[in-house]
Amino acid sequence: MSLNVSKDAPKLTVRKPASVKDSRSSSQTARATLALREMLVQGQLRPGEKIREVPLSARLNISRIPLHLALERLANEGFLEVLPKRGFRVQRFSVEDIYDSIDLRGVLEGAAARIAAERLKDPRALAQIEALSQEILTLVRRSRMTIDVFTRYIELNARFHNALLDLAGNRMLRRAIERACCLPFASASAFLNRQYISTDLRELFLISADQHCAIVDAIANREGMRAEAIAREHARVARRNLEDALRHRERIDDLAGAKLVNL
Amino acid sequence: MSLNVSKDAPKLTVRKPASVKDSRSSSQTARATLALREMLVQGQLRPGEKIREVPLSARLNISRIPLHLALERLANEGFLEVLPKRGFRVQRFSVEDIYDSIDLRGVLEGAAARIAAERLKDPRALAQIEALSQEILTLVRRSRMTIDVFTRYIELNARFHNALLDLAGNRMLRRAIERACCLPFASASAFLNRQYISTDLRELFLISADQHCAIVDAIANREGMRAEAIAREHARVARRNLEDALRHRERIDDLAGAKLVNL
DNA sequence: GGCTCTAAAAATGCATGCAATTTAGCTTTG
DNA sequence: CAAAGCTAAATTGCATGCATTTTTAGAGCC
Repeated sequence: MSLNVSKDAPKLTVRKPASVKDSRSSSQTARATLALREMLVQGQLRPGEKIREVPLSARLNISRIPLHLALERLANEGFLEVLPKRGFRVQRFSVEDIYDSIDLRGVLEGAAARIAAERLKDPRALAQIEALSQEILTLVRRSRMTIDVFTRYIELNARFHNALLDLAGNRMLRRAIERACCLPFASASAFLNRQYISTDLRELFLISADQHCAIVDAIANREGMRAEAIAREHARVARRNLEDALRHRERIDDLAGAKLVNL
Repeated sequence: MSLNVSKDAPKLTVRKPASVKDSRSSSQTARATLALREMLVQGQLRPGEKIREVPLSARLNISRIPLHLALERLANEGFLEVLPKRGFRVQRFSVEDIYDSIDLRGVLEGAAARIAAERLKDPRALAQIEALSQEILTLVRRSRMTIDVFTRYIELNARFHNALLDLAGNRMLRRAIERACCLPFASASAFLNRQYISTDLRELFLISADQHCAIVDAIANREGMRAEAIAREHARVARRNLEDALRHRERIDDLAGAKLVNL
């Protein structure tokens, strides 16, 4: 990541600052949002820290308007706290908050699974999610656990959860899950550390894949309560990952969002 | 709060437009947000309509920056859709979306009740919510249902739900519920029409109040599953209200958020 | 008539600079 | 020495205006 070295640039009405044209496409706001999210996750903006817009806009080489819009978005995602007439502050999170996030995701995905089961009309609608769960199962059954397998798992897992939401066909629920998963430690693949791929991890993936299949089976049989219960339990895999991560404090900084948490 | 009467004020360029000084307090952005929310609920901005910032800012007598910030907020609340480089559009909702919102609130409040039951340490923590549920019960048992009783019920009901969230002690869940209830038809008192206070309504309030008591009882006995089940059912009271409202199409426009929905 | 292309019009993105508010550093006062 | 003022610096709020992008309208073409 290259810091954009400011070439001072004393412009009167010159429109495009030099540093802008090199970052291709999108908008200043979008770029600022990405950059800030990165800074937050990497701990360059620390919990409880007050955001000062002028220095920050200078650092990011953008003006205060798109910066402010980006901050507003990050506040909505939960990264920042809004102080009514005083700007923004980096949100503080506790380990409890992480457990609560995992719980919340479990509740919501449980609801998605139940609703999917209740609303299933045509079993053919299950084709996609069935294919996904089978693909995941095949993947994790391979004896060797490599970084590619790991990456592929994350990808397929995300698609599985998305397919589940499609089946539930509930916009409001989708919105709620998206919001809940904004924070990096709330997402399904949080606390999976690609730096430490172990046989334990393979075990966890197998269990997870089996739960996927069970959820699909429950939906296929219209067993709403069962689908809900399994999906809730499935979210708790993240809890195990977290506990595992907390036992290895020396590795913890590699994990998603660890810098956001006061340990 | 006194208007800023300039005691020396060496203003070169006249800053404040005449129309601004009369709306007292807060910020332009906050005022714009309130005004727009009102316009949306009243149907002055219709579902699917594209927001044009320049005319709208002229209409609200504010500049485009605070207007844009307000629009961003309303998009986050779910009222507007963001079109990446094309501004905002008023969100369309279907009756299905309303049912789904009610369901979602049920799921989340169910989770809150369960967690409250699971986490209860000291029964004395129940004092507040017990007092509230009793007060509600006393209120709705009165034979006459007046507009004041109605208003008071709404108020106490909101406090009951807030107390429940306090008991759950889960920031993430609170956040999720607040988000889910941003939309007017998702809140607990949606589809209660103060213009048509009937004996049916009193019945509904009695049932509702009984459910409150049952939730508190379940929490007191650490019956997490029971608390969850009742709280979910409790949310479905709103569903009945909605069905009732849909049977009286002529009254529907008086209801919260009806103008947001394509019927 | 429908389609593509082009130019004008409209709309959003955002850089800049000023005003009002908040904060911080002193000074004064009890 | 702490609390209360007071002033200056820092900081956010936002009004303005220009550049870029998107939309629209019309002309030409198939």
